[in-house]
Amino acid sequence: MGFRILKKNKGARLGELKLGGYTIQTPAFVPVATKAAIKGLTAFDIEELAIQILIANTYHLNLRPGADVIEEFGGIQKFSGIDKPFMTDSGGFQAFSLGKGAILGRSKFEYEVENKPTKEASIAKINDEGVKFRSIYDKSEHILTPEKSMEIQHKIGANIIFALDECTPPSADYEETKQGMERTHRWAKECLSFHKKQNKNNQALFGIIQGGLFKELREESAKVITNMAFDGFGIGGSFGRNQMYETLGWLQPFLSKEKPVHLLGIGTIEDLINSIGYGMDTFDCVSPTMIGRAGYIHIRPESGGNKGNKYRIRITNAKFRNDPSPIDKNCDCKMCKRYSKGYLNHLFKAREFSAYVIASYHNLYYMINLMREIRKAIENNRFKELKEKWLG
RNA sequence: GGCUCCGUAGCUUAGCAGGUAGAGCGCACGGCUGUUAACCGUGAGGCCGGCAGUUCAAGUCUGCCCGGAGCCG
Repeated sequence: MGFRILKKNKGARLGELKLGGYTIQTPAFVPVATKAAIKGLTAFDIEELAIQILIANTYHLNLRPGADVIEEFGGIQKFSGIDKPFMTDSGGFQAFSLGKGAILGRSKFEYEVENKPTKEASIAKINDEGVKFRSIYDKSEHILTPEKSMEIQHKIGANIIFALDECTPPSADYEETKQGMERTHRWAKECLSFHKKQNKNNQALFGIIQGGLFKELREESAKVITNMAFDGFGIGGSFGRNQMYETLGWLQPFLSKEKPVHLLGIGTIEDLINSIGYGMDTFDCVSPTMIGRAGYIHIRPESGGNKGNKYRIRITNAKFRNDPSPIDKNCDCKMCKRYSKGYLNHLFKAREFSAYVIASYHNLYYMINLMREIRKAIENNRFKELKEKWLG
């Protein structure tokens, strides 16, 4: 792996990440392919969209089809037919989303959640050894330790793999957050030493900074993790409402090295643009495909997209039923050139599979295209202007 | 013509030892930040076919009428 920062502008950095035979231009958006597939899209779509890199998941792929199966195919690229670099997440986040997150019914941003979660919703428990999971398919028990996570990720064969971490909930107090962070640090060390011994495929290993909502802990975690011999860093954990940028600000002094920084699980259009201003290089997020399947369509600023409407329309709304105009008249993706709002509204109402395909394709095109614009802006010293155009 | 069922939200329907109605779907709107998600949530829709009667009280009992289904002639 090699990483070069080509240019900096207003905190944003333009970079080049070399992974095996692939070169990735950063900042880059990393679409989520949890189960080695972007929901709704094929490898052909992924190539057409010029997606540079994807992220898959250790917990999910280990349950199905199993890491051994993927290894037998010769790694995730050959298995999936997707000839792109991959990352794999360690399974640490599932310890949260299937564990405390499921019990508390909250996201890592502590949004209000209306449905009442029950204790039975939890199928993951963390202790010092690792994470005790139950399968989402048959409830069978699976233990994920730092070594096991490395071993699985080695078999899956992604270009970038992540150390096992603990994501504490935003409601966690200082003590709970500290314990999670310290566990993350111990596990980081274990992952690193195991990885050094076993890494046969030249996979890069990223360590994850935790520390939740507390400045002291975030700084400590950044110091500890960045001093370990990782190839790059992930920023994970809870941020609380409207606290993410402040947190990224705390971390900046520790992230000035020539190593790539990945912001885990972020984000919205607004979050992406702002985070790039804090020096983040790559991001993964389920948002474009997840909201797409629910009928949310991203629209460009020229079409009325703004912070207030989260740069999106809900195509299932009744007002679009008779609307013959393009999905987004200012988007030049093939879906927008072809289909009207009214037709897409109909596809969603009729629950046609193509609705999910069109929405996912368009929303990802939108993200990839935004990243291209951002890279160009940084290159031309116009990142500030871009921010003004998009964020107002 | 006789007999037997049935008629509750837009649709399919639950309720019936009588105490003024629920559900699923649909519809409207909202939510989702390292995907247990083609998901989840909220809301608007019903004078329970009509008219009488019994009763303190009727979607629930009785009679007649209207509409529908089936069987027998």
